[in-house]
Amino acid sequence: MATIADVAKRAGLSRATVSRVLNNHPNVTEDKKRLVREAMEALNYVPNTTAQRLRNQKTDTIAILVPVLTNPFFAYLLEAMDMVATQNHLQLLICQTRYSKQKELDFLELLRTKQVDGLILTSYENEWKKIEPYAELGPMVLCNEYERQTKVPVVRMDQVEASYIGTRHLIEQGHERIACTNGDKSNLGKDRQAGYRRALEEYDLPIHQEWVFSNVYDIEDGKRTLRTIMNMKDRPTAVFTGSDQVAAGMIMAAKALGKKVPDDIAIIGFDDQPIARVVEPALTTIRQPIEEMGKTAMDVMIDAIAHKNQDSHLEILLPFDLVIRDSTMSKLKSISK
Amino acid sequence: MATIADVAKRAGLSRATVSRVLNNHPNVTEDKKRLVREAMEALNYVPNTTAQRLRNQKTDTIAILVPVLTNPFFAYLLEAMDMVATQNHLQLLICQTRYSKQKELDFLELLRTKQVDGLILTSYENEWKKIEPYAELGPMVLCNEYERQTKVPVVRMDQVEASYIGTRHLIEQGHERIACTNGDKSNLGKDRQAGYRRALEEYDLPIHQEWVFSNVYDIEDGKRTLRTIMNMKDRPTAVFTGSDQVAAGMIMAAKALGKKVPDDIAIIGFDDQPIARVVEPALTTIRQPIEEMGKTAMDVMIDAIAHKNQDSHLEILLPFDLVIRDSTMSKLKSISK
DNA sequence: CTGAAAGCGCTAACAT
DNA sequence: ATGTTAGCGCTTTCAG
Repeated sequence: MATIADVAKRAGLSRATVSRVLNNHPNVTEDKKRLVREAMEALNYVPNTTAQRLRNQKTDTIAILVPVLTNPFFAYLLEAMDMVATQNHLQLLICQTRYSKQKELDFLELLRTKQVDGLILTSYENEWKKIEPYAELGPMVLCNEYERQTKVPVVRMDQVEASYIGTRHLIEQGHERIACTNGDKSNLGKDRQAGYRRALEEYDLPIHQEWVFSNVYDIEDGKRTLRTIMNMKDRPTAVFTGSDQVAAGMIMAAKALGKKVPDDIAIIGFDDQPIARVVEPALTTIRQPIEEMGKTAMDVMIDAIAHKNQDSHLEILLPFDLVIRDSTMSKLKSISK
Repeated sequence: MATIADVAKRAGLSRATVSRVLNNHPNVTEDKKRLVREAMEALNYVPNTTAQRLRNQKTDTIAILVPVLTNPFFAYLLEAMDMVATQNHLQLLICQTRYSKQKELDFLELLRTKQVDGLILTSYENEWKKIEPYAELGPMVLCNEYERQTKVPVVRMDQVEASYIGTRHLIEQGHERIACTNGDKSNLGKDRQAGYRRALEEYDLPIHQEWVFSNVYDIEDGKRTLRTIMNMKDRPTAVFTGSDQVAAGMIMAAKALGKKVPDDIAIIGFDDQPIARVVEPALTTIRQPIEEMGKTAMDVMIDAIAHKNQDSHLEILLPFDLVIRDSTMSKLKSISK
């Protein structure tokens, strides 16, 4: 491969001058510029990115940590971030932690080894106090998942409020016995439960501890949990799930048991993923502002890289929507409206 | 940040020695090793990856070009590649072309600018003759999408055979009037049509040109196409689609029209994506060996990087499965079996 | 406006 | 076994 020295020699100029035209420095005569351009053309020259990075002490690359790519929520979030990144000539290094604490820590090291200029966390496995120190090594932004007591900027949706609204919707449909499924014990999970509880308390409805299911993540978990619910003697008539996947699994399992949704059991999802429109009945769900969240997080990151001095705790809360479809509204009721 | 020089100074040794322990060279006494380790610890030292890359002339990074992350097919393919890459201490640079010729060419430049050690294409937009020259700049592997006349190694599924088997399955269910939907005009698309035609020809069934639909990609396209089909006076009784998304859209549209699948119209998908099990009736489909394809492609790449001299055209054909579910088998028929 | 030279952080001959 | 030194390819003072 041709290097800058080759170009310089062929153009009969110094490497410095070649570098100047490469970086559009003002002080180069048109004549020399042309000479350099011709030489570059002739040699098929392209600057070596690694060398530029070493010299410039920056990589124009942002690491994004996600648990898995195959979860559509994260795929769409990445897509949004990618739009903004591309526009700003930034590369994304997409890092899958696969829910592993160790892999997460390994990826955080990217900041220390100077492989990336910044890092966005969309979810995390380790305790926050293990993660926070890495923020000293370079700009870090939290997107989606969050932490309250921190100086790291946060872009997220109000999960408590969203879950409150979702649960209230079930109550407004006349349900008084409402179950709840949850993924992990992250702040997101806790918030969703908090919103669920707030709604029940507000309407003086009982919270049955055995109606709160944890570690419920995917379609299979949803199927299993629905069967458990259906086997209870004292059983709920509605479920607030923390995930469209889980809700979809529940609908499938309910059908297999010959139960009607929403008449035998109403189900509400979370995220508004494509699957929500595909299942039958279509899912009522909380639409997360994924695109806006991803774009905003990247904007904040770009800002952080520019004025590296940002210090005070920035928190951006994005609005959500309750999308009402058929899994909570019986056909009869909708018609009677 | 501490550099290797800082460590050397603190340990009272030379940078060379520090570098040696860093790279586990044999010729270092335990004593000095310990000294170096202590110094590294004390200074919180981590080698600068960019500097190593410049010096070693390799990046341990592979670029993977995909159209979009939000298509589950590519998300799962990436997941599989990531497994193998991680095990081999390779990073993946995931590049979304968004179906843009220009972005694709920009990403191919990664090979020239030495930002990656190799590049895997899972799909491509430009004419092959525009892409092939980049293979001179570094190892390149084709995975999924392919090209016949090339020295670039290929890992793929036999699309002609898969489509033939899928279409034959419809014929075996008694269908004689079979439509076909297709995405683009890539080799994949052409192959799928070829398989469809082969099956019809073999059974002496007519191919109606108006039953072959092109540019049909997603759920919405599927819905639209199904409505078109249902409006035909002379209409097919089965559809071979090139995509589970399209097939799912068709099922949804059929239901909305009050039509029964498979009795009014049988539908077969392609890929066996999660959506295939979620729609009702569940989709009969062609299961692509995504995981194996991704892993194998990465293996081939790792091989290509190791023995850089590989020359002859390698083509690996992976087996597929016909997964029979309910969208092609009427309940009556299955029972009568 | 242009060039010489130092150096980003690391590794690998080569020498001792 | 360890150190010295010369780069990898690029950018940027500093001189001229």
